[in-house]
Amino acid sequence: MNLNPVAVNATVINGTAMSQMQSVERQLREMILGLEIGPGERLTERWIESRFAASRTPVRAALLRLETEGLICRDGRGWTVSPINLTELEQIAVYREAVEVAAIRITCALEDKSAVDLIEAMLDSCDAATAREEWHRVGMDFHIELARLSGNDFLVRAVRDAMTRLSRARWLEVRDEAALGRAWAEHHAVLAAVRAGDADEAARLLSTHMVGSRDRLVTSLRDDRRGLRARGFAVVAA
Amino acid sequence: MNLNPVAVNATVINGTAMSQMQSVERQLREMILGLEIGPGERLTERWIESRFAASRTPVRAALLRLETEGLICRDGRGWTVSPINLTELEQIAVYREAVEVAAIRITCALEDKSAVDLIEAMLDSCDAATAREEWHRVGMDFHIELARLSGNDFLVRAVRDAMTRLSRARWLEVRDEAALGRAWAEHHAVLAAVRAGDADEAARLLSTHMVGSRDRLVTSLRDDRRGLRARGFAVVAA
DNA sequence: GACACCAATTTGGGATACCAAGTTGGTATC
DNA sequence: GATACCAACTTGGTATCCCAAATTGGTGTC
Repeated sequence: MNLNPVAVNATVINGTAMSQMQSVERQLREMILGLEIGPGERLTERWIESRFAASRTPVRAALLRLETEGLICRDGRGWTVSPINLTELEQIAVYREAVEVAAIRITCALEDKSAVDLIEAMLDSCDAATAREEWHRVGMDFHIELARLSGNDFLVRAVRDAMTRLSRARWLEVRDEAALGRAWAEHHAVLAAVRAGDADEAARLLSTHMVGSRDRLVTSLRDDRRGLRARGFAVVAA
Repeated sequence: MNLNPVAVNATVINGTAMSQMQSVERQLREMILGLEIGPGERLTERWIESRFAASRTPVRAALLRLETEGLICRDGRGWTVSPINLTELEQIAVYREAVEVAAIRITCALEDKSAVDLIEAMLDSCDAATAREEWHRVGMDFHIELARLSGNDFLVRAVRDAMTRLSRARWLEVRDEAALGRAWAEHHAVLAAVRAGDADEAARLLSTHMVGSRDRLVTSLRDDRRGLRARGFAVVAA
């Protein structure tokens, strides 16, 4: 017996109706990325079902998608929120660098550089008063949008996927004001090189930025591993 | 009422029991990659259900997975086997090149080059008497296994994903004996450079090989587009 | 106290029933 | 014959039920 009319079941965001599956997927993803469910925590389909007032069919569809995003993984017969894996983070950073550098080289060769302005505006929308959460989001979007300028959907997808997988770790990273400022400056420098069409320089700047970013990330997490574990987060180094 | 015992439901391959979902996914993937179901064909969950004697739960799980692999895509409310998209193929080729070149540079920097022998042996297992299907498989595996030497799982996954998406197109490509021989020789040359630890040369050879390969692929499909359409295959250039 | 053993519960995999929206084919009307 | 209209069917989305396997918790034995 289904007593729920569509108007009740469907979640509406920005005027667009979402299916139950999309709704569950979205909410669950936000909970995982927002660390409301910690890395390493067990998930049961039944819990999700009751938590989001959906039946198991959309729940399972959402789980399958989140698994391909790497946010959850199978744990024997059940599901687990993916632990923070330092080795994996390093590998993703290498992958990301290859893809982003390829993208920026393509972009530098393009005639129309006007889209760079939009990214620059995005960067400039952050200032000292901006919430850390917003800095975090802009820091991710910068790389995704930069890749998008290449016009290659697969490069964009790869960058987005990598950033999603790195997202929780970047959020956990202990970053001071200086680090945020440095990243901001490096992003601007990269854009300047792109605007000038200097592919080698843009690639070099971007690469340097990413290597530094990766090293600080991994070091920060490695140093704070005990603290993270104390918060109930699974952090593995294997 | 479920009358089917596990022994009937479970498909066993190589002594390993597969779930219904895995079985449906695998069979459906093979049918799509083997062009038994042509690009652009509509799929209904009910047809798959009866075709593989499974219920809709595993069918839907399989469809969700194949969607993330890019082999099928949503078509309004239904499912369609992904058409051959020439623009997409070109983008994948660019993506692939970035990833494979990054992987081979890492591999060249490694001390232990013994794994190269295994790939060389794989290449050498093909000769004039080898079936075209086998050439096809080895041609894919060469690139995947070469990436695996880097030790970076994300680079491997990216290459495997790209090769899967290119697979049908490569199978449709009109390739003569000369083309197969050239590819074989180029593969060997790449391995030689890797063994010598010459990253720049290996990257150059691999890159050249892939660019040529991509150009021939796209040209072949573009030229034969009419013939492919006549066989009922959707080929789009958008 | 350690351990083997069994029943109750939990859980994911699968099967099926139901619904709403879309499609289709036929029919009545003009 | 063209068209408006409606009923039957199709189809994906969702809810619910069943099952087997794993987990859990308690109990009796040594």
